[in-house]
Amino acid sequence: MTDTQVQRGRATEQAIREAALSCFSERGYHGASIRFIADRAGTSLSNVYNYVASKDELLAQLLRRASEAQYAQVLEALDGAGEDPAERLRAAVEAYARYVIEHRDELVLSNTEFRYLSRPHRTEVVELRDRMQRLVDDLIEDGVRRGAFATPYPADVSRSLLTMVSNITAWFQPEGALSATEVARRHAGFALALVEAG
Amino acid sequence: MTDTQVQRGRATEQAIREAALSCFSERGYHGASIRFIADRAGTSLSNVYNYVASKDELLAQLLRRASEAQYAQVLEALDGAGEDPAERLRAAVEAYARYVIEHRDELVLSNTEFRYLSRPHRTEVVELRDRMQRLVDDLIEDGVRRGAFATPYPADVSRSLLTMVSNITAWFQPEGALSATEVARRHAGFALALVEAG
Amino acid sequence: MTDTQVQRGRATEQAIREAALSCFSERGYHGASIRFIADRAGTSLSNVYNYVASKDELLAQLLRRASEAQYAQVLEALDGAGEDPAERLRAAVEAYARYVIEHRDELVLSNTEFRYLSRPHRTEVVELRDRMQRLVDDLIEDGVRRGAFATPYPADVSRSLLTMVSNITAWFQPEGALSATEVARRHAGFALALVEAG
Amino acid sequence: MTDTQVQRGRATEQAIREAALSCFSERGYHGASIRFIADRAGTSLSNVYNYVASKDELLAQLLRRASEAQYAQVLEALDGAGEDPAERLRAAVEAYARYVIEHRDELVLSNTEFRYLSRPHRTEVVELRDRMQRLVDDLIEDGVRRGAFATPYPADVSRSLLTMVSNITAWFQPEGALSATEVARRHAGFALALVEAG
DNA sequence: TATGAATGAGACTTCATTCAT
DNA sequence: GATGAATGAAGTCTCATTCAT
Repeated sequence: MTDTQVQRGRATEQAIREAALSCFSERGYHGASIRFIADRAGTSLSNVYNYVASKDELLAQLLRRASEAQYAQVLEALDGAGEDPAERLRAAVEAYARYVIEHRDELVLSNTEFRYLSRPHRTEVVELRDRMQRLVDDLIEDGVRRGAFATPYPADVSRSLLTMVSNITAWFQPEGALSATEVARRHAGFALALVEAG
Repeated sequence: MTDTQVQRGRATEQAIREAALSCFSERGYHGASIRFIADRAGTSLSNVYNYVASKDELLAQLLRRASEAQYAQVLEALDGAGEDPAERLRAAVEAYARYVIEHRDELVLSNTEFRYLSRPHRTEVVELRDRMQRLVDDLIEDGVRRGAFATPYPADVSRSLLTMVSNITAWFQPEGALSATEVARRHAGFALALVEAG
Repeated sequence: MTDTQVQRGRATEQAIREAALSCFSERGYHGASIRFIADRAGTSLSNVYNYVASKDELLAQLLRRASEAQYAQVLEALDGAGEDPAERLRAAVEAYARYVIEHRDELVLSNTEFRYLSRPHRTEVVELRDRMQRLVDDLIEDGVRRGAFATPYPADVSRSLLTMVSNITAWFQPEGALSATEVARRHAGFALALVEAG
Repeated sequence: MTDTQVQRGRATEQAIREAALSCFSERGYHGASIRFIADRAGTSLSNVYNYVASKDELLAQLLRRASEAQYAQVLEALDGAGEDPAERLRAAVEAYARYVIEHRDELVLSNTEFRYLSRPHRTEVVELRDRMQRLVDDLIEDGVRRGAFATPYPADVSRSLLTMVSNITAWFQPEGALSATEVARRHAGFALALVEAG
């Protein structure tokens, strides 16, 4: 009995999180009411508060998870990427681009709703983002140090690169002419062009 | 009726528009109440409605104007830019980057609040944006045709380029280490790298 | 010059009154804003207040005038109606019915918006109405006294009669099958039936 | 969820409906604010919206219910009224008159606030009213066919009759000289006079 | 775990009215 | 006589959140 209840609870929690993600993505943080989220999650308005402390906290959780997952994805890709700076950058960009495409709602959140976080949560999420930015910074600086990349502005390139890839969400159409793989590949190419790879 | 009156009205209208721009930019469309805007404009809540039909209409006007001004700026830059494709692209990107930096609030709106437009206004603004995108598309295709640019993906580069520059708003600090001019210059460089100039 | 102005003023006043009448009739007292009335009158919102002290006062004026005109119409009809009670009643009912039909908006106001008058104006208009009611009361009582009408309930008949005729507005269609004259005639017949004339 | 809760909800709903009925009747649809209704119902403004979709919908519900109840009342009276046309008409009129007197607020609404219904609700309520009008039409036409009533204008009489009885609300005083029963009886008499019964 | 009832704050918008010109 | 600018009050409705069960 307790077991069943626990299971059910887990399912509800999951449903709420997914509903929140898609609702926030579709209508924005302020535009999506808790009632709307509850409806989409298939539960009652008040039950949401058994799983979530507040709307603000809900957004924070989603953003935290998203940031961590993005980071993990890129890290994993780098794991099997060898030593060559160009190969490593390519691997990182492709992995990130694929993640962006496959987790559209998450990235819409990261890109646009992040600003509605209350102060304490905001600094926390900023740190997570910075970690990702530093990862790419390091990749590029490393390539420059080794003479593989010629760009005189590694930091600017790094920032522009992440921006560019994050914003694939803004135009990518799953049913469009370009496949996710192809889009990822092309952006890796753009990355190498930007760093002025050998 | 009188001149003074009309003048006062114009001033109020201007104040409201400016207040709305900054409020929407700071707190988002849904996060900025009309009362808040009125306060910042130094007028009463109800007086706002003597100048604006609705909140939605207000956002639409701001976005329309912004899109048009951006386009005009780039067009003007191209006017004195000569024939060389690389020069033309550089001129366009620098002009746009400068505009982005100098009209931060406008671009935050264009980048993030655009989605809250009601259907009819949205299509209208989309058209204006497309015009800008096509302008850059043409610039790049022209360079490719003339053999000045080598990129195999002119359309993708064009899109990524605009995204990248628009998003300067997301990180640029007026008091930071980089001047607007320098940022614009570097982005022009990125553009040329992306199109694989020379 | 002054003359022209005065004339113009008169025209504006008339336009406002007519607009108010039709607006109140269409949308009700609370449903018709002064701005709406001004628009229909072809003048500015604030100019209305050069002719009207307040919305309440405006309604009061319209109702006062309407009550007086109705009374006058019936009185005039009785003037040339001879001595016979049945003839007199017929004349009164026909005259009133015709007035009702020809001044639809006025009667909608009298029937339904009268209740929104503020206290002092209300009692005033009530007195005017009572005068009309008493006129019909007298007509019927006179007929009873002279043995022309047999109804045992002259007061109730009188009240029901006026109600019935006033409410022609609720269903009469100018383009309908029945002409105003015919409707008036039939209602006169109903009146004679109700008083159980000879 | 619990029984007590549900019961409480039902009570609140009932209180809101009753409050709305009396408020609309007293001050008119536009004159009665939802806050006023909530106060009278002894609940909060916002809680009203847990039971009512909108003010318009609230009015529609009240009018729908009222129309149905009126019809049912008359139908029931006819049920035990025998075959004689005059008896049937008398029964119908008395039943309706009593209903009108006993449900003053409902009839004020039906008579005067009906016009503020939004289009879709209006047609619905119009249909319900028409049903009642046809019932009386049939009663009178039947009497005419059987030679019990002599009126040459059955349709007009029918309409005038309903108008007359509905408008008892406009003057009847519960504490006045006439009892409800007496008023009903007299109106039945007027009905027979109008149809020129035997 | 889950829900229906409830609420105070606040959103957008409209209104009657006044005032300076 | 006429008008545009301005405002405070109020209206309908939504929201995040709490509580009792």
